[in-house]
Amino acid sequence: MPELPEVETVRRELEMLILGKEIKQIEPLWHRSYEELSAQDVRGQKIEKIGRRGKYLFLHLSQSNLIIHLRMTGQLLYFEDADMNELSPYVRVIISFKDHSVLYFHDVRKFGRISYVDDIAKTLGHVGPDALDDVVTETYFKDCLNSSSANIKGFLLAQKNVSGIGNIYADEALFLAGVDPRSTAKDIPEKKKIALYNSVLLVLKRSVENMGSTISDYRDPSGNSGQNQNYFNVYSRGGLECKKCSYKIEKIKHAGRGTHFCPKCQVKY
DNA sequence: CTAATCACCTGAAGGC
DNA sequence: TGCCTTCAGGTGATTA
Repeated sequence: MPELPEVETVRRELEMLILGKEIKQIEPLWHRSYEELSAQDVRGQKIEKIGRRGKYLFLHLSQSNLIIHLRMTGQLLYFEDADMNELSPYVRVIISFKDHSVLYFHDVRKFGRISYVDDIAKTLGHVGPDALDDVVTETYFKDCLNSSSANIKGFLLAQKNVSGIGNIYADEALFLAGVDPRSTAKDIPEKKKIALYNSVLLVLKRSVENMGSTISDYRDPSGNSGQNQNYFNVYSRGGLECKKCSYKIEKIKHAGRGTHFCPKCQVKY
């Protein structure tokens, strides 16, 4: 479900809701949703900082860390007062705090995961820099494209060069840049590589401003939906008219995912 | 190295 | 109403 803008929205919300709180306990209700890789006792540790890289969320604790990935349907839902009677059957992990407030890890499809670790870098070594991080410059982005013979959609979905882009924003960025998703990364003309770099940043930043996109499951920790779905140009618009040229938006299966694009506005290289 | 397929899970939606 | 298939904001392992 969530890509960079949704995870960033969750991060900001959590900063307001749980920063500084002391953890009372963590209860996994589904064994695969919680992975304990640190020997430190989590009880009594405080949430000192909340970070993010790509679609990974970090709760930096006094001595260790929680790495959270929401995958497709994961939600972190905050409640001021824990009330077990209203516990949804999809709550997989309960993080409760000393002040009786609680954070539920709610995840219908059970793909998401919370990992309790000592060292974040050790677990996330394979994940590239965040798309909105300063290290992802135009030059960095172009260099990555130039050394890749993969198709551009697959390139954007892979998290190793730049992280945080998922299926929605890959399609939206390619549309804005006028690049066909089936193009070979290194073969995209120089000017179009720059256009794509700018488009990626634009769609991500705009969505952060709109508190993310809600298709069906996404909610922030207070239960609010995002608003960015109202600004899609191609995603989920297969068969409808292109907003730029009125040609019919195509939906195909590519790079293993539903892929939306305008055959007229987007050029294949 | 790239690409395709499956695996992990559940629920919603569409076809018949 | 019910059954069956397909699809869904993701990623990792495995196999060509």
